[in-house]
Amino acid sequence: MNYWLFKSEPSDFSLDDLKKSPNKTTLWEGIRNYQARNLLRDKVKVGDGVLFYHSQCKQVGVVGTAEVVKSAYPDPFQFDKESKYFDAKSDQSNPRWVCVDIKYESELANIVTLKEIKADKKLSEMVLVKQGRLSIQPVTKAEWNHILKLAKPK
DNA sequence: GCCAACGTTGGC
DNA sequence: GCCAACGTTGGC
Repeated sequence: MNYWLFKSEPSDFSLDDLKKSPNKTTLWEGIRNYQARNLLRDKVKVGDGVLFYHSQCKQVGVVGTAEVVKSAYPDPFQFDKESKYFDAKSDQSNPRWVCVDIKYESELANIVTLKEIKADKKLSEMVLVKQGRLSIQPVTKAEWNHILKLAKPK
């Protein structure tokens, strides 16, 4: 079992939106970055843990957790001309982009902000700190545990 | 295969 | 809205 951090802009799709989704589950679509795609396709498996991260908002940080409930399958939006995720270069028989399904698990008692993460020595090796822009990131078990500890009520 | 130009992400 | 960091594109 592996751990991940998934980024989302709350104005686009927040943890709350996930909670309100049918069966508290959604497809994680619209990944259009090869590094993130490769992780989704090859490494993200059913049962893996996901840190749900809010970017580009007032309170940037980890806000909750989710669980992977379906591993990689072709992202349907790449073939949808109406979608902003449409990709004319993707071939039906050999789709370029994949998505997974994730299910809401928990909301953290305290948001673990990017500021806190950057200030914490135990989290200094996180991809989030070293390579800010990647939207799907691996997280170690130690990092996962530490973040959940920071999120507990004080 | 190099690299300049351009586009996107995301914190602030 | 700015801008740094990084990714992608396309001419050569």
